[in-house]
Amino acid sequence: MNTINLNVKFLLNLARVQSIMSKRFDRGMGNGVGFSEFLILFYLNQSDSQKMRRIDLAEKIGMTASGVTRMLLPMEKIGLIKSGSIDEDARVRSVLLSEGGKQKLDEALERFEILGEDIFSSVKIKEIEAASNLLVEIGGKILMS
Amino acid sequence: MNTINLNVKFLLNLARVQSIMSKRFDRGMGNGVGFSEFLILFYLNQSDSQKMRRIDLAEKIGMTASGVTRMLLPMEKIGLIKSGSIDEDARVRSVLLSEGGKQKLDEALERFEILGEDIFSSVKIKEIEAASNLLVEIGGKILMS
DNA sequence: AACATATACTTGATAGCTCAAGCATACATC
DNA sequence: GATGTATGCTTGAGCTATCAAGTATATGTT
Repeated sequence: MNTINLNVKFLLNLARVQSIMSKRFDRGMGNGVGFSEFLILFYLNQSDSQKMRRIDLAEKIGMTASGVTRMLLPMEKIGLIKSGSIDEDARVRSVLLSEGGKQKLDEALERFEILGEDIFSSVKIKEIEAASNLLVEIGGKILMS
Repeated sequence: MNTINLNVKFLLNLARVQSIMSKRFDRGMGNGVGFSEFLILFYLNQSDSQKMRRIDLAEKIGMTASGVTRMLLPMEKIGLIKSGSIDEDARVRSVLLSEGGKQKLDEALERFEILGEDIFSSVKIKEIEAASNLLVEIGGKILMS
């Protein structure tokens, strides 16, 4: 990489690792959920009422509202989520994590954790923590702009 | 994120930041090259003869051979790269960085560096370096499997 | 109250990739 | 040297997400 700017180098590494990671995720998860579906289930579960507006979900997982609409259709069909409405605003169609979705998420999380241990087996916890914090810092910065 | 496994957390942050980054890249680069095109030009330039086999290029940028084939077609049309063959093996169609491509890369790199400075302005160099090294380490580990 | 503007979502068209299959060449083995 | 298998690349079909435009509701302005 000789004279390449450090920042650029970091961003290139980021892209590379992420590309490798998501492929490995899809392979490792087998016939279960895809990465985007996993993200939806995950963030839904994180929210206190397990219920979110489509647009907030989109922002969380880094996708357009349109993308979320298309993802949710089949997910609702197979009973992973349910759609509803909220009282305060008739424009929003809320997304609710259903029982099936919760189960699927638990399965996926379990396999995901094994995958993680596998990948990080020889990396020090402190290092991962530091890198993770850096990512959050960068992510926040970018989001604000 | 309460009780979520640290590794999982890292991988989620990775995905999020990468998604934000590539969008920001495409926005910031304006009507210039897209991210994948940039990667092609960049890695071509990095190779000593500025010439690579399509398949090595594919592996570098984390894409299938098929994807590379489709990307290169328009890039050759507008004079960013040239296709050739190598003496040792008649199956390969080599990719050569052309003058136009080199110019485009220089422009993109310049803008990319500014983007990088903007994003990392308040992050310590040591931290970036550490995170970057961690990414390389993970990337290598994954590639071997 | 009327109107302009913003927000939440959906939908048609399309971009950018993958996967599976195919073709051509290379390499290994018998 | 014929035959089987691996490699490099391309191509058709299909998937996933985007963008631009459209609909419905909300909010702010006069």
